[in-house]
Amino acid sequence: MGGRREEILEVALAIADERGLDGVSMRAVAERVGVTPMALYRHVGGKAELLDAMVGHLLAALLPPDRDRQETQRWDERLAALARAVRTMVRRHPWAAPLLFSRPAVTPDAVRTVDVIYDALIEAGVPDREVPRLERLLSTFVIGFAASEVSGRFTSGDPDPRGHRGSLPEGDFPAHARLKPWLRLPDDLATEFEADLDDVLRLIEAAAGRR
Amino acid sequence: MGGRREEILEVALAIADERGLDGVSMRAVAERVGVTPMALYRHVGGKAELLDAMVGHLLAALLPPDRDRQETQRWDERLAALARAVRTMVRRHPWAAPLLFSRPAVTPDAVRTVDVIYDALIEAGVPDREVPRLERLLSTFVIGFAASEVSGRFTSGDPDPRGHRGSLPEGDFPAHARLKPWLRLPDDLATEFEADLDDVLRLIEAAAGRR
DNA sequence: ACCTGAACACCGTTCAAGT
DNA sequence: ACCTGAACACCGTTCAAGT
Repeated sequence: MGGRREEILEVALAIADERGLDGVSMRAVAERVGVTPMALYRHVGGKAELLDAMVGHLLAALLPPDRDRQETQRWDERLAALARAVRTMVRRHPWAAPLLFSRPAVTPDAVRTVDVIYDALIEAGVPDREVPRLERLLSTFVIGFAASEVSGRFTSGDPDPRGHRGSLPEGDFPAHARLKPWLRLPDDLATEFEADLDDVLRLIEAAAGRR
Repeated sequence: MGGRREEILEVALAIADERGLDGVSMRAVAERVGVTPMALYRHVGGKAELLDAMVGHLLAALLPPDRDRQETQRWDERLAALARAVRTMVRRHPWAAPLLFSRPAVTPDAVRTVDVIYDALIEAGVPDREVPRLERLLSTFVIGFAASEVSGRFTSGDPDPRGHRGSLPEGDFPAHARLKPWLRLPDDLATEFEADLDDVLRLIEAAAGRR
């Protein structure tokens, strides 16, 4: 077992972690495997399929292997644990962030993850009709937060960048002026993530209450 | 006025709309402008700066030009209108979705948009301390929803794709089996977006109530 | 000031050929 | 079955040179 395909996948993951997504070229992977670029096409269809397989590999490691542990936690604890696992995964492998937005969850591992979320939402009392929508709302937020964090979207919303012609005219942004004491982004976003998660889980509770 | 830089920007936007983000190469833009690729570097620093300018152009068109209109709407109406404008923009220019996650809002237009959101959140009664966090929560959701929609992440979460070796074993996904009647994604996601928006605005109201 | 030509160091992928 | 070599049609960017 093992085989060339697994070797190619592991090499691609290693390069992505070291040099980012742009570092993952068919030529770079081939060189590390010790083979000509063309030899890869026997085992992986093409670059798009390779990237899909890389994301699939991360998603497969998202759920704990033991199914029993799930029963011992409340629905909101299970969802929070999964959300934290996604954030940790993206922080560890920032190259995965853009890819998570581009492909639907169709691999068995991805569907299993969605099934776990569905199960928690049902246990929360969300009406069946609303479960898929709230799963998409939750996962959109979690992936979006993690992607924003690692890509730098959250850094420096303060209208005083090092940029261009001095700082921006502060008078034009009254709300920014008023909020000045609160505009500095915390170094670690874990606390903000927890607060957001709490709010979103309350949102789910409220939706369950309307059933 | 006008000038080469504006011309380059307009050509780049046109190519992105026609052929997607991958179609926007310095060489393709230069050819359409009628000039050598190197000539672009006098006016736009490089490709990264060109992409930033393209996103900036879209953001500049996001807010209505008349400032008065804002005062006539309630805070939640203003946030909903802005959220719908972002979704419309991304649906019209899908190439912008990945870029919205990668750069912080530092241009004057982007900061003005954030200021409008801050103002609405303050009017909603959100404590000053919490305003920046809820702005990030709201914008993360809105951009994430739009990005998911145009990139195909929302399509076919049903574990029965046309894929690979038949369909996935349904017995392994009990929640999917139970929710089968509700798993088909609606053709138009506008209704889902409105429901999500409603939930997120209630979340904001709840945060305001805790002040 | 603005543009060109040639070059460097890359891409993904096809195709025919080798063993 | 698995791999190679050469080629095609591309990239972004630097640098020296032209007007």
